[in-house]
Amino acid sequence: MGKPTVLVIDDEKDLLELVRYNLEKEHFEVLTSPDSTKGLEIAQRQHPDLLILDLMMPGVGGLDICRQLRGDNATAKIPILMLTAKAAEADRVIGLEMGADDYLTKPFSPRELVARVRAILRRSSGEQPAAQVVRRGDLVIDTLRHEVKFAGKPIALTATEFRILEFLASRPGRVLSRDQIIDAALGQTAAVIDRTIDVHITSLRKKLGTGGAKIETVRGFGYKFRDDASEEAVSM
Amino acid sequence: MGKPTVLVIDDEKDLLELVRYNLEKEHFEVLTSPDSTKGLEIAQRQHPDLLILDLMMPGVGGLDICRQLRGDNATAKIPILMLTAKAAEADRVIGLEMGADDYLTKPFSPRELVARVRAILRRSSGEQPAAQVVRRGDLVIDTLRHEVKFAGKPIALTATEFRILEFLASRPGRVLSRDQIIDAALGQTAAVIDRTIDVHITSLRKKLGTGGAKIETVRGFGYKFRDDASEEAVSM
DNA sequence: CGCAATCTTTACAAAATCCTAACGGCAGGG
DNA sequence: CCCTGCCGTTAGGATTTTGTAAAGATTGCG
Repeated sequence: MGKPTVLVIDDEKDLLELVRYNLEKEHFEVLTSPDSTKGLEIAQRQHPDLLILDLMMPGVGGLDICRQLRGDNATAKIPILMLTAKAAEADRVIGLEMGADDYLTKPFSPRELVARVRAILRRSSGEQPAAQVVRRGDLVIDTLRHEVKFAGKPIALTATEFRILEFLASRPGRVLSRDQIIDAALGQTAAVIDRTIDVHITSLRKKLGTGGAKIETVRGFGYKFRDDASEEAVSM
Repeated sequence: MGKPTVLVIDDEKDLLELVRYNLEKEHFEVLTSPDSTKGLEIAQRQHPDLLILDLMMPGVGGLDICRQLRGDNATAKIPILMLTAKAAEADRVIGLEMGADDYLTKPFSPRELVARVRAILRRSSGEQPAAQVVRRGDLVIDTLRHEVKFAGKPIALTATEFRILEFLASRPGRVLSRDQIIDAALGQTAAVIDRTIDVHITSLRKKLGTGGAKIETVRGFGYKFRDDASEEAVSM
């Protein structure tokens, strides 16, 4: 991942240069356009990581661009920092409701500009916190979100069911005794009959439907998650 | 809070008086110095709310003062309005780059001067127009302004409610335990029963009305902010 | 000092989940 | 093929967890 690209659209060339100077100094890749129509095209073609937009421009204004980009799935997620000369509350609100992610009223100090740009990029990029995901074929277990999907369909599991499935699925092919499962999924202090696990396994299989077959019984030992030859573990 | 103090440093005494006259008329407390070295000392000693600086002065120039003040933590945050006779772009850029918050080219109208001074003070005095905004569908959370809107309608939240909502909403889809919420919203030193969070969640849901449904409870784990978008189908 | 707002705790009811027990089926060894 | 022990499943009561109201504690402010 290289430098984040920022596209600035403003009809004031002075301001364009000011912004460019300050952002480049902070190692951002900067594109500029004094023309809103052309700027919009650039945004659609280049997919910058962030767009800095003047609210008030002759012809196509910032709000129009905002709307355009938000309407297109391909560009809907590009964060927008709106610049505005008017401090009037109405304008801010409109800008926000139109989909801007932040705003800055002119005049602003370069320090503030850079700080905002950083903040927005941090939010929009690092926001997906490297999900803890275990994938076994059609089965996806997301620990952080606490979601399980089988064949794309979300499966509602209870806390205990979830923990047991997670424990089994992250050790495919390995036989795990009921006691091991109890320790891992319920905590070592838990005092429960080992047959309790059977009950949870049953309801897991039922909820997983076809996918339930992935949980195999190893008579006399415990259970194991089927290791279909080569399913690669994707976990981070 | 009394009148804001403005320190003006410029070697042209006429200009000094002009500025003083106009600012005092608008109820600012005005200090002046025709000597940049002495001016710097005054700035360091008195901590004015705003500094108006001439870029070009014999001896120690505006940029030098700028640098000095910015280098010292005690004075680094004093906003600076730079005056310059040169309209040349380079100077403006440099002036801003050195940390000035705004600039004005001579000659300027008194009205403009006062307007700029007001603007800068408004910004730096905590009533910042700029904001950190988290948007999740109809819900808009403005961190700096401490405002929440749902479907355009402002929602009055208490401090704790606000922090909890902000914490959840900025990590959509992710399950957060009550302990995590306590750490983030109340501080790691806070010693409260985790059920306290439930109470705040309840009142948050109530205040958010329809939007309250965005806060989901994940039984056995905690809460999460619903992440409508982004679910990738995984199958192959 | 008293008020008002907020935060925390407590208490209780409702809901969801968990556990045990029990019954019946089935695998595998002889 | 029969027997025995293990497993799957179901069901109901026990337990845990959550929602919510209300009271006590704390804080901020005039």
